[in-house]
Amino acid sequence: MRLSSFFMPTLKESPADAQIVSHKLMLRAGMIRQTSAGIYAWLPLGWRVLQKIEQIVREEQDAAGAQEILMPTIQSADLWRESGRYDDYGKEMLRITDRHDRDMLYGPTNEEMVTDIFRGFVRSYRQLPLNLYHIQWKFRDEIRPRFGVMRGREFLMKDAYSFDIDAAGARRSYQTMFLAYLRTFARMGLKAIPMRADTGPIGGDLSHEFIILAETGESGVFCHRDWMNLDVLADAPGYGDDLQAFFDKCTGIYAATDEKHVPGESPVPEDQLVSARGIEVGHIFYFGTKYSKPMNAVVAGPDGNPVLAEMGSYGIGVSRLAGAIIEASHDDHGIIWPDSVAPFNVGLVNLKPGDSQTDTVCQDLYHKLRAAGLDVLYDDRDERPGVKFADMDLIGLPWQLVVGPRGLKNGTVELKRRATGQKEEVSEEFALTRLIGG
RNA sequence: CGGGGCGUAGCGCAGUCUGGUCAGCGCGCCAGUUUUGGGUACUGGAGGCCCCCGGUUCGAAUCCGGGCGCCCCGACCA
Repeated sequence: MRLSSFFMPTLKESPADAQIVSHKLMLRAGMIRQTSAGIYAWLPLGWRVLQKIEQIVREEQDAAGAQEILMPTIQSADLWRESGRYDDYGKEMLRITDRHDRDMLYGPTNEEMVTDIFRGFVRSYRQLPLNLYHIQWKFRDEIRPRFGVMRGREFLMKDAYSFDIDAAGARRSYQTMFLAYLRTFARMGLKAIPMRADTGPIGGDLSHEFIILAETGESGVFCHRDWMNLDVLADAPGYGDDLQAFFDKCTGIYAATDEKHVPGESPVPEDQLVSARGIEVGHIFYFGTKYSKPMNAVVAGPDGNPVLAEMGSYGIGVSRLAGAIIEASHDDHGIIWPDSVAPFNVGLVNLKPGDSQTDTVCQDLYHKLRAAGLDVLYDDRDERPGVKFADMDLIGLPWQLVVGPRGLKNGTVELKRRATGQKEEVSEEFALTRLIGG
């Protein structure tokens, strides 16, 4: 993509509305545009990131055996009346009526709808276990939206729903998602700590929140200091393996949100307890027959008698992650994207567009990098070098490849790693090998 | 929803108390010159129902009334 024609409205100054760093940087980098309180349009750069995040989530869900579907954003109130949640959910739920005066709502979650789909088609325990997920926009009419996309009213969420024949099966499904979540966040360069959590309006008796530690986190969290340097995935089993031991190990190390943490009563000695703030990026629940019972989602069991489906649901805040990743990875100059979610792999900077030599070299690099499958943002704008460097640092692409007359005189280009700031004067060939090789 | 604040050019702001001389500044944008490896300098230019409606007044960005929007702090949530 040529930057001269790429829609990326960067800002030198932060809009006054933004308070936290990720919100400021997303606005300054031209990733998003607020359209109402807590509602955002995603501009090309932001949309690319969102799709990268989404794809990682998708791949890991698929690998864990879940199947992707797509349910509507607008739901009928009738389904929610069946489960009893229409009255329970309160003002957070955006209620609307259609032209026939039918009660509808913009879905804040999809337990009822997926349960309806399930009961419409699944007849036998032999069709279980089943895990269906979708990645869809949700709306929760937060009292006070804030922190940009981290706490919006409209947000993109991956929500999966598992169906099992019995509690043992449901716990396996839960553990599988538990592992999938750890893998998913790790792939985004995040260390997410699973913490015992409240189940909230979703209900149920087993629940974990996946928390990223960050100063700007919304909730207070507590965990054993062992979590700090622990890589739980180091010896993690595969999705098909028995996960009980792994699950026990992970949940055996203390970690709890302030809702569950009782000061003075935690099993961790004071001097080994870390108190911090965290961002919730995922939340999983096992809630048994909370929905299958009122909605009569039953299948025939081995003995031919009807059995209520044992269910769980599993959410990941996809749009929130875009902000959370920035909170976890930035410096004074801007964003530092982990390679896996970066909107482009490489920023190619032509310091002197119009100069036949730099133009030629840039063209050559651009085509070769793209031919190798890399996403390249080519800054071919007629701008001052300083502007280009500043923009490149701001938008945080993992690699910057800088081509200017000074270097070319010596046959070199500059390769800069955004995360470390390390710069190397290297040959074109070396740069290509380095970038394409990984 | 309680408490606080804000709304003037794309962004950041001054002007509002003390009505007129008030449509301003910086950045950005456009044109030109200049500069050419970390937001270059100069010149010229475009761009504003001063959030909206009503009122007071000879006269309102400014005073009064009523709306709307947005932000912050608190109680709730992916």
